[in-house]
Amino acid sequence: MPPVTSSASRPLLARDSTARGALEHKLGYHLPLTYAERDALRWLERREKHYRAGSVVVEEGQASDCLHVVASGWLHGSVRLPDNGRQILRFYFVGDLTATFSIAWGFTAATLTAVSDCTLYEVPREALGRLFREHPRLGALLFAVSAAEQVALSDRLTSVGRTDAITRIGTLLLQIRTQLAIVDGPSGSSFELPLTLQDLGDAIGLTKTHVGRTLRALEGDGLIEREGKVIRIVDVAALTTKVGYKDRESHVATDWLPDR
Amino acid sequence: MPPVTSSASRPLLARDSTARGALEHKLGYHLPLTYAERDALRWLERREKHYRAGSVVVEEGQASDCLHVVASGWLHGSVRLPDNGRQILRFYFVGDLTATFSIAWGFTAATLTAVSDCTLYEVPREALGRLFREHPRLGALLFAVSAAEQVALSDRLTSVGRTDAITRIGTLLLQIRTQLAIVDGPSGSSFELPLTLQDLGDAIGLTKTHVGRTLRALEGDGLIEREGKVIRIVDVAALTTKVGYKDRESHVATDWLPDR
DNA sequence: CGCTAATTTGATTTTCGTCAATGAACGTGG
DNA sequence: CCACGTTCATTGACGAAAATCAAATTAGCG
Repeated sequence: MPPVTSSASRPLLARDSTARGALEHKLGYHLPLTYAERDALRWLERREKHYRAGSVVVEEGQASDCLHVVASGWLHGSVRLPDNGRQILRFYFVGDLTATFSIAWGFTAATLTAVSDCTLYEVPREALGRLFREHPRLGALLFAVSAAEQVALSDRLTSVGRTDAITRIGTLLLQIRTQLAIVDGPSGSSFELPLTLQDLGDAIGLTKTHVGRTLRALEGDGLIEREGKVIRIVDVAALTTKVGYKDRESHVATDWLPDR
Repeated sequence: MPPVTSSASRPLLARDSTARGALEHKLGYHLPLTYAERDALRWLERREKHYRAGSVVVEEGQASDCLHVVASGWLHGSVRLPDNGRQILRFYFVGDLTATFSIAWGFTAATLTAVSDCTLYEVPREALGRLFREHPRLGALLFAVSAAEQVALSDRLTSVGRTDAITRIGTLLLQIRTQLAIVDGPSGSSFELPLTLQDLGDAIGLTKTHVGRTLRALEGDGLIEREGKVIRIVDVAALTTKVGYKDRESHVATDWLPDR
């Protein structure tokens, strides 16, 4: 029983390409992998699970003995505040390992929510431990990738802490576009954005009202167009310049990794 | 030869305890280490360097083939913005490894600045690679610690994105206090804070003017006292409650680590 | 077709930023 | 030891960005 209703209306996101070997693909992008390493990575992807758009995978504070590899679709991690506010911390795309918030302690530090319909592989934490032992080079690579993700988080912090609404929104849109393009191929400059104004605001530290206003301001300037949930960045270069968006190098350095 | 000028006026921070084995101590806190593991960690701490308060260790964008272990003192990592603004991303204390911003690429993604006089060990990146290979368990532990740090960064993002000035300042003060207490022992509730209003503002996304106002508001409420660079949190419990500060568990989970 | 959730809109308030001036603390060099 | 310059903290008046509040409209979904 497929989770996503079949046939007819093909969604904009190629989310049904349940890519076995998502981790392998992602890590292989940084480094040529040996057969043994590829096998080890595929070995992690055995417990497949499906989630519908909007559904919660794990809840903040919940005990959790496993993490997830994204096989298709995308998700976000968030935390709740005492005043019932919410901060969306980051988004996860195909090949990402949702280790950060569930590996440090016996419980999850953030809620993981499916943005689109998606497929995940459940990985027991012990399996990750074994990977570090059997394939130290992959362990080190995971460490490097994690460091890169931490830089991405820092970029978000910088955006939220030090820039105005237009810059924050513009930056976020460009980031999401970049990520989706990696998965779905360069889809022109329009993509489906199944996020509410509230979601966007929770990601960049604004109220939904103000996000709406800001989006319309961007529309007014002819920088973006919207139609339903589909968003089009009319002039990517112009928006990039306007908000000072810097795309980080996608490859991580691997020269320091140990021999396999 | 102590790096900090000798004699007389003993600084408030016990920064001259150049603790060889800082990494060993920090990781040993989470997990009983074998002799071999201890040796390997000490092996990393051979190139000792000293920096005066305020000096820059590495500059954002600079090519860098090494990272640092903090042996004594504290530092912060920051990035500059196009408009000449600055975001302080995180602080580093004794035992911390400044890997995040210099391991992912061939250059440093953030500027590392000494807040107090401090002693660092320079670690070549290759040495870290070797550590992952020779001691996979330590590699995995580093991964876990890095994940915990990422959660800390997320907490900061949440603070900046979703709370007001008083909460942000209060939270930051409590965090710094917690960290310093780990190093210097429970110093009552007062500590030296060698940060300018500008620094504080750059850390939590406020202007120095508003930081000043907010600090005085906290003083007015009798929650803190200030005298020069020394700050005292009069009623830790009250402040903790007021800003909803949640101290994260200091131990990371180690049950998933591979055998040594 | 009707219900709910999400978006749009406008009026108003608040928080925080900006600008500018003053003064204290500190270090340096004459 | 004092004059000087620099940096940082303080203060107040003002302005702007974003939050809040409250409808009204639209879109999505069963």
